[in-house]
Amino acid sequence: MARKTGSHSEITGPKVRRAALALFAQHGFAAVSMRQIAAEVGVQAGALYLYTKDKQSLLYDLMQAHMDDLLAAWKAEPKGDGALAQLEAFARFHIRFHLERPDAVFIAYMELRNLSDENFAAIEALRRTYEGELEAILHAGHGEGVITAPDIRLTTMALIAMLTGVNTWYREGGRLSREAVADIYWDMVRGAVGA
Amino acid sequence: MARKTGSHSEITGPKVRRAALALFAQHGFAAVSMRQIAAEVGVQAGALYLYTKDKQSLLYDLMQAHMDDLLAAWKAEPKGDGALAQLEAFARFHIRFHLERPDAVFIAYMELRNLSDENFAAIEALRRTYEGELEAILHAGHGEGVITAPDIRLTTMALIAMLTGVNTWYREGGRLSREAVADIYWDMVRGAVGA
DNA sequence: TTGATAACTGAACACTTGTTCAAATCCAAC
DNA sequence: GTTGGATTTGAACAAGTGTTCAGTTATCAA
Repeated sequence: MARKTGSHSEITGPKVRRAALALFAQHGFAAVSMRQIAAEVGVQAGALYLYTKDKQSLLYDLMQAHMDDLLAAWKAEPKGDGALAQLEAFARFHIRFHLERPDAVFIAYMELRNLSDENFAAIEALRRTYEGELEAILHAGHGEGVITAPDIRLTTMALIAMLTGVNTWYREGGRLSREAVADIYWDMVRGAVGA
Repeated sequence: MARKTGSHSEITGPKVRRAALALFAQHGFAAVSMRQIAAEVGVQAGALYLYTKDKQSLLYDLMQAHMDDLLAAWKAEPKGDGALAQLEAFARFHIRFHLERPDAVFIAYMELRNLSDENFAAIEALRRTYEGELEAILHAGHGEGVITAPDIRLTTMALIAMLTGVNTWYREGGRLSREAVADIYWDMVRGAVGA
């Protein structure tokens, strides 16, 4: 036999994805060339095509991996009993998870329009699944009578926008720790749903 | 004398800005070429340079005009007495204004990274001015004792993210009218600030 | 050391990019 | 009609685009 399959590709492959993630987040998908990514990796542009079918797939794979991570992490999150405890778990989880990977979050929200139609539909489905998790909690809270929000779908969208918004202003080493931010936001979430 | 200055440019100029706004919003600044804009206007690419110094200025002018509009419209908005009334006025104004011009809003939030450093600083200053308006209301509400939010700066960011988020899901002719949406969001805003 | 194959280069392809500018066209005023 | 400036064309420029691929190099099993 020849050398073990992918003895180098196991290094270069992740490097390509990391470089693409950082560059797409900084300059935008359309503004980044394959040659820029290759330069960041330390390789010629042609070599990238050993690791991705084309530029579009590179973007899609990053977004899909991010959404898969998100859904898996939420599934593994301890949630507590009762809708209110679960809402708190969701709020804290959302902030923590998103603050930990700002580049991926940025791309997932900003580059949707650069996806092909099929790829867009796939990512959109994952996003809806995630929104559905929050919606289900709010629905349960309504049933338990601990939430008075009049429109669950709107509340879902409002809360996600509010929580994701943390990423636009939070800077590491700033005035507040992530926990302090999560505390304050949880307070606002609770107030917003009338609990 | 020759013909009146700008007898045609007064038509083509706005056409260029309208076409650029729509195309930038749909595909993103970096993904739209000057030739695409020109085609939309019904003119050759070279003619665009009678109406803009370069592509960057075209983007900047659109964003600046949008922010100027926003600040002027809020200044002209009837606000009522007391912090709570003003907060309600702000929430309703923000939703209404943003829903009326989704393309400009989209560009103003998504294309910041495509601005040159100076242009970015200028737009960022306008944005901060607008945020300052809400922050001042919350500060006043704190003084009046009608608001219990523990951190005014965070509350400002949270509310703006939540309100602007309406643009991501609202579709004309959907389940709810703009007024109904504004009613529900005002409820959530009030709850979030603890009023 | 050899031989096989994974990994990569570097050049080429056809096409698009933002921008400039001499020349053509347009049209209100005389 | 003619005039003269406003307006637009159309071609050109140099540089950059995503992608392909024959050929070169690196790496490891035998």
